[in-house]
Amino acid sequence: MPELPEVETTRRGIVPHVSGQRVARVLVREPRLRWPVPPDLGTALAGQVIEGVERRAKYLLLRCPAGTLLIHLGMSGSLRIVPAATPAQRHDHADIVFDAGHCLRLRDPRRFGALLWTSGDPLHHLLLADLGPEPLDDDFSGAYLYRQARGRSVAVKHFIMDSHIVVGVGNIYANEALFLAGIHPLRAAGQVSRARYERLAAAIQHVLRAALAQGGTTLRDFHASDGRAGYFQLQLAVYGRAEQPCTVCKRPLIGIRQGQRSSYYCRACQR
DNA sequence: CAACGGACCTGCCTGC
DNA sequence: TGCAGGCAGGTCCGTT
Repeated sequence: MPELPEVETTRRGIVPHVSGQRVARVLVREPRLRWPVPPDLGTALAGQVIEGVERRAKYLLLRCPAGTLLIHLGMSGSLRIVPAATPAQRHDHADIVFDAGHCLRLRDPRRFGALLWTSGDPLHHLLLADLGPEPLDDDFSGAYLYRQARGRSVAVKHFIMDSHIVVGVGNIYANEALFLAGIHPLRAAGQVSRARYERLAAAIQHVLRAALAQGGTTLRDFHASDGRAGYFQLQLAVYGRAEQPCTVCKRPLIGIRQGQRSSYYCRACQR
């Protein structure tokens, strides 16, 4: 599921319903997520007022006076706002219930997501401390990528999906950005020129901004936070289009397995 | 250190 | 219709 644009879309969707709200209680139906939901999460959160919702990489940070609720949606997670009395459906693992009578409900069929509590500065949390820059922030650039890639033999696609290098570039947008930049996904990261990294950084920003502008791309299970299906299919040039003609040169696109993930590219346009 | 494979899960689609 | 197999947008962790 969610790549960065979807997570940011979710953040924007829940903010008006969550910010300034006081937590009445927490209802955990299934604590076995990526990491166990802390047993004392309800104790920590009860009575807290959500002061704001931030995003770092694909983590959502719900700031409270006593600490921060960290939410990750994994591959299949989604959040929605519903009246607290709404019957839970399959895979609705947790509710953050507010005094006002509504709740923030987490659904996550594959349970790769996370619901964690941290006191202190959340940006120093183990999961967040070592993350690379946000791709849409000023400290991300082609020069930065070029510097980080010196001496690296890892494939460039793998490189840009490494959250220590840059966050928020998932499989779909990695494929799309490499196509836009004309770079072959299997090329060694250290064998890409500075000029091509400039193009790649711009391409990453372009695809993420375009997806964000459309409210997040959707393949299967992303829903807008108000519960309406958020089927804003982004125009994908290569992802999932093996055998279909390249949008530029019309030759058939190639689909391969790279690592454990699917890669798509045009052998003529990407070198 | 870097590179790689495995792990965590369920749902959906394909093909027999 | 049933069932096995493969695949799915993430990311951490252990082993070489």
